[in-house]
Amino acid sequence: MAKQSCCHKKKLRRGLWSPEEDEKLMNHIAKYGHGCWSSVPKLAGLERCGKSCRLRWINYLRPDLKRGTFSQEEEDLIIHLHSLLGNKWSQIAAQLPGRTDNEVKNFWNSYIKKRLRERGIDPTTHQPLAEPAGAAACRAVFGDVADLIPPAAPPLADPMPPPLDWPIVVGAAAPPSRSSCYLQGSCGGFDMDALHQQQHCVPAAPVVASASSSSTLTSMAEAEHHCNPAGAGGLPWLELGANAVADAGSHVDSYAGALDELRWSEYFDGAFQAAASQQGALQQAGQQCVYKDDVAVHFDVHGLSNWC
DNA sequence: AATCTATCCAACCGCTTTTAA
DNA sequence: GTTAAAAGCGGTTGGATAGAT
Repeated sequence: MAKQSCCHKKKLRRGLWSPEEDEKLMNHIAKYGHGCWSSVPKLAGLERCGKSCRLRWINYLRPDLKRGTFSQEEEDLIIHLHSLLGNKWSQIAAQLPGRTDNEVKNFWNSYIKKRLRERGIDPTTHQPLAEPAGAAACRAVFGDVADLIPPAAPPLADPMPPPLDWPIVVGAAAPPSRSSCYLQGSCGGFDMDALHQQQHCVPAAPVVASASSSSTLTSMAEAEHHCNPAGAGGLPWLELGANAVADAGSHVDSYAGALDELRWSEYFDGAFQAAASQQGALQQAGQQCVYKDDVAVHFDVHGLSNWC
């Protein structure tokens, strides 16, 4: 017999959220923050499991969500990032302010996949579905960027580069030391040198991650931190994810700690705006950057317009 | 008008990772 | 070092809706 979910065990409500439930959750988080998600339903007076509350908040109620249709630029960015990262939806969504991993995943599965297939591109491998017609289709679709696909592409039996389970970092400059085979040329069947050239790889200002998927307070710390150039001076880049703050430095640790003391209402009033304005400025500059291991992959968002 | 089909997307499920005790 | 709980993540499901027949 299949294992039952926590909601089943506790006979909690499931399915779509009512407006009343949304309001309860919103009010609770606005007043107290979410703290421990497992205690949220009880404190907020909801007959839901904590997991369900967390998901509802992240995917629907969060005030910094953009919603609405994806722009062409966002679509191009998703395709590009997917070619680099695979189905790492949370990492892809982190580069798209106001978008959630669920939203990006749904958009990919319902729209982009189909569109790529129509144009002769395998959405999994980002390679032409067949040669030579596929290559022609690819060129027609991608324009000059199609040159990135090596002429002697590996057979479809093993068409993908090595698994991409590397941590994504946003920031300005690649830290030294370790490097990735995949990002250093053609060993993975993908010419990253060409990609770097295509993407006008230049040092970029630090990029503030969206609040999606990662700890909102961590994002707050990052947002606030980036808004303070003096404080950011010693930190040319910051890592996303659970260990981000610790890795970035002790002063960020203390900053995040202090932010824990903030009331949620202050967060609403200030941090989202700060993050949004910072992200907006960087987007205006058109610069984005992801990391595999310690290697930066910079790319010009505007330059992706020919990607698909 | 009724029914069928396709599409979209919110929510769930279950696994993995992280954190705390 | 071990264990349990919490959080995070990606895959999948199912209900709502629109369009076609």
